[in-house]
Amino acid sequence: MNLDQILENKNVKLTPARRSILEILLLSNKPLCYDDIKDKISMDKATFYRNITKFEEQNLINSFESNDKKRYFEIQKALHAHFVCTLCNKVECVKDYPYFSLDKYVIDNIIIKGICAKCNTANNN
Amino acid sequence: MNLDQILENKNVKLTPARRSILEILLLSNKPLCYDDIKDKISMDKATFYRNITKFEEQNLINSFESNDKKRYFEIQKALHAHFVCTLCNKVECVKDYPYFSLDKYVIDNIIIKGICAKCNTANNN
DNA sequence: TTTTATTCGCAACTTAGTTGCATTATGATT
DNA sequence: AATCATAATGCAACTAAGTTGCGAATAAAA
Repeated sequence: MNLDQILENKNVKLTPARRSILEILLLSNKPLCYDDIKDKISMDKATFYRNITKFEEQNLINSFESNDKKRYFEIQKALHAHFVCTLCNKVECVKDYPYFSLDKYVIDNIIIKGICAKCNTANNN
Repeated sequence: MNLDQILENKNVKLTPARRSILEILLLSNKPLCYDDIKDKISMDKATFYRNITKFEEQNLINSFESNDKKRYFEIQKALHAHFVCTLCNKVECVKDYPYFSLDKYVIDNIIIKGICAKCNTANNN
């Protein structure tokens, strides 16, 4: 998946700022927040969030609030679940979540909260 | 389920402030945020959140950040999923989610984001 | 009753995210 | 290519949920 494919039929001009946000999200294997990428871009946070809003309007990305009160963003791919650790706040993708639907509802994202494998085994020493 | 049962073996003194928070959560059929209950209690928000922290330490309640940047609280019952609507921000419990586990992970809460039945049918007029 | 610990309320603070506004870049029109 | 309109950007000020410091009040222990 590349940027041209992603932006096909979307009403978003690909400015340099937008390109850099999308490229970083595209290369990541997990959702990222502003803090995660602010050092990799030279962009005011107002610009960042305004572009994020634009992306969400066009369904290019989706997002969720994590445990650390930050919003995490990800390129909109096939629906999959995310795990958020309540101890270390790490966010990761869960590949093998069973298919699930709710009649009349639209499901955009699934967030599972708990204790990740690393923290869990560390605690059981 | 009543308060005495809930507080059994928990290291929390049941002050009047704590009783009123827990009673409101107990009567609710969905998670509530501070805004939802602040009018029903006469309590400073610092006291509210400090007691909430205490409850969470004792695993009396669990919580999650919703779409509207507010934390929602609920008495800790059997694990079940929650639906959060990205349009109207309504939070509700999902009764019939499939059982799911992740090896070495502890799952405390599941949050499903999307468009609720009401908003979805309203949009399709 | 005095001492000690816990809880509470107020006010000040923190911080992720938002908004107003002036500036710059884009791009269409003549 | 000069002019005008529109969209994007950066800065600074703002917003609001939640947190923290601290003194007052309440409760429990000595």
